[in-house]
Order: sequence, then C-alpha cells, then structure tokens
Amino acid sequence: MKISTRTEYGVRVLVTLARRGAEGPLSLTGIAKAEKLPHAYLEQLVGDLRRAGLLTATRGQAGGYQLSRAPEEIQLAEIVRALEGPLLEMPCAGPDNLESCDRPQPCSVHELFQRVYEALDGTLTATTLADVAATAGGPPYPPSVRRRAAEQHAVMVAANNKQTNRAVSVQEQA
Amino acid sequence: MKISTRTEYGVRVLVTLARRGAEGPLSLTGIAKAEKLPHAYLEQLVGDLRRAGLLTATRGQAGGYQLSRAPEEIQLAEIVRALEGPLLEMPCAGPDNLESCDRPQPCSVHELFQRVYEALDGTLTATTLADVAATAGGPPYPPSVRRRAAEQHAVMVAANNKQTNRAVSVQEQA
DNA sequence: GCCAACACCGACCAAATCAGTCGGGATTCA
DNA sequence: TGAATCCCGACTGATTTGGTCGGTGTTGGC
Repeated sequence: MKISTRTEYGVRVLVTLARRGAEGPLSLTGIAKAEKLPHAYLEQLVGDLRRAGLLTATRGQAGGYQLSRAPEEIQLAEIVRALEGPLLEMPCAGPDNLESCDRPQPCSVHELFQRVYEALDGTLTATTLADVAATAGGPPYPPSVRRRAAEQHAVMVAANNKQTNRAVSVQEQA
Repeated sequence: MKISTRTEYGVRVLVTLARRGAEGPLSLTGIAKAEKLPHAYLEQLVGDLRRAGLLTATRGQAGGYQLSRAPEEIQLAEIVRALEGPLLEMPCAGPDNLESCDRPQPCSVHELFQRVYEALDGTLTATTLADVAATAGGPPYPPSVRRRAAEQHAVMVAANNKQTNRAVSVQEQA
C-alpha cells in the first residue's frame, strides 16, 4: 500500500497553516516556496481541501488560505478522504457499488478488509492536525527527541524491508 | 488507499488451500475455476507466494500447491508483503532510501506515517490465515451472522462515502 | 515412450493512475 | 490599470495495474 504525494503535500500545507495560527491568510506561493513543493500541483490539492471544507480562501492581493477550523478539530481521516477518496478501497465490492461482489456473504475477504479499515480509520480519526503540527519539524528540538524519532523510523524501514529481502535471498539460492 | 487485486486473489487462493487441509496438492486450474479467477494471472501471484515460502508446489500430473505451514502460522502481514511489497510506502524517505528526505528530523509526516504503519502492521500481524479461512464463505452460515456481516459492511461503505458526498454537496451549493 | 496435466517463466499489452505542467480566467487591493 | 492571488480544465509523460500469450520443464499414467 502506498501513500501518494497528494496526501503528503496536503498534510504539509495544512501543517504550515496550523503552525501559523490565525494571523491572516497565507498565499499558496509562500507555502510552496517554504515547503519546496510545486505550486501548480498544490493548486489542485488545495482545491480539494477547500471543497471539503477544511480551509477557506481569500482572493486578490494579499489573499491566501486559512484553516476553516481549529487544528484540534481537524481529523487526519478527513484530510486523507478529501485528498485520496475512500480510506480503503476493496477490490471486491467497492464502496460505490455494494452489490458488485457476487460471492457468498459473509465473504472472508470482506471481513479481513473490514478489520484493516477499522485499524486505519481508528488511528486517522484519533489523530488531529494539531497532533501532527505539534510533532513537527521546527528547529528547536532536543537531540534526544531527534535520535528517538530516527530510531523509530529505522525500525519501520527495517520491518518493511525484511520480507522483501527474504524473498530475494530465497530466489538467489535457486 | 487501495488494496490491489493481487492481494485479494492471493488471499483467496491461500484460503481455499487452508480449507482443503493437508489432502495433497491442489492444482491452480482447479483453484482458478472454483474461485472464478484468471488462471494465467494467478500464476504470477502464486509464484510470489511460493518464493516467499508460503506455499510449496509439486509438479507433473496430479501436481499442485499446498500450504508450507499450518494456516495458524501464517500471518496476513506476510501474505501482503509477499504480494505487494512493503506494507506502507511513504513518499518522503521511502523504505529503500532512508536519506532521501532532506527535511528536518523528526519530520511531522514521518511520525504520522509511523502511526499508520503500526496500526496496519498490528492488525495484519495479529490476523492469521486460519482466522480469515474460518470466517469464510462456505454455505453453512446462520442468517444472524450473515445479517451482522452485511451491516458491518454497510457501515464501512457509508463511512467511506461520507466525506466524498459532503464534498460533492458543498460543490453543488456553489 | 509418449502424452496429458501440471508448474514455471519472460515478454508483451491496454487501460488506468500519478505527478505534475500549462494556459487562461475571475477577484481583489493599491 | 496592474499586480497578486485564487480558480479551473485540459494536457502529458511515466509508472502501475491487471491481465494475456507462448513456450519450457517435470511428472505420472497408459
């Protein structure tokens, strides 16, 4: 499973807005420059976020974007849904056509995906934009925190690689 | 986020093998017919599952595939990794190139994805093939179970559609 | 010894999705 | 008027997805 750049960029935009607080709108050009993201591409994402009611735009000179709610009130699940559509799309019986699965109900795969969906939805609903913004990478972080985060990340990467490497080595043995 | 047909098909194949028990190998042609899946495509997936050590093949006439371990010993996380690679791929600092993220560590998006990864890995590691096979859609299920599963599924679908629909209605108001 | 049934493998292919770019509007303020 | 901004649809090249096709290797049965 993959998380697209849409989500990454979208979250970054919202995080920068959340950190700025309510000091008036922030232009997309400014955000794009600060975060080193492609401006034209961001326009699309930000349009989706606006249509989902997560941020409001003010036009004209000195215009820009603001969060339409407090960061504590914005669940990550909303952001991901706005940017990527359904949290989890199942191949058999997609969300839009429930009847498309002609297999016997309850279907084993349905139940499995239900569990995965709940795990995903649970964490993304429990996490708010404020949580993410609070974690975030402004300069003033004690080295201990940085080290711990790096370690966590390494563990995650290792876990991801484990199965892949095993498959490769099995292949090489033959 | 989307679950590919690879995973769906792969799980179905393994579930049918798990239900069959240790009664000798089952031919892919048989599985494909029973599950109504494209045989030629399955060959690819099954090759990955074999290389990952999840099932063993016997060639020649009356050959086929068997689970190489008991269904209780096979975690869903292994299956998904064998079929789709890393459980969760992050855009910034992908699993194969840790240093690709030049943003300040700890980066807010890293931490967020870490949480999502843990949720995903947790449920997929906790679930075994035996669990999924036990749930599964043989005919003899009491109506109460079928009803409850259908309701769960409907809730999931509704939750998925909610945000999308809201966005649409907001758009229509303008 | 041959044939049928199976696993195995690489190449190929059409359609969809991703990650953007481009060009042109519409609004607002100075 | 003009600059800065949001807004929108069309386009594009690369990659991924979901397969198909043709051929090879292996095994048991007649």
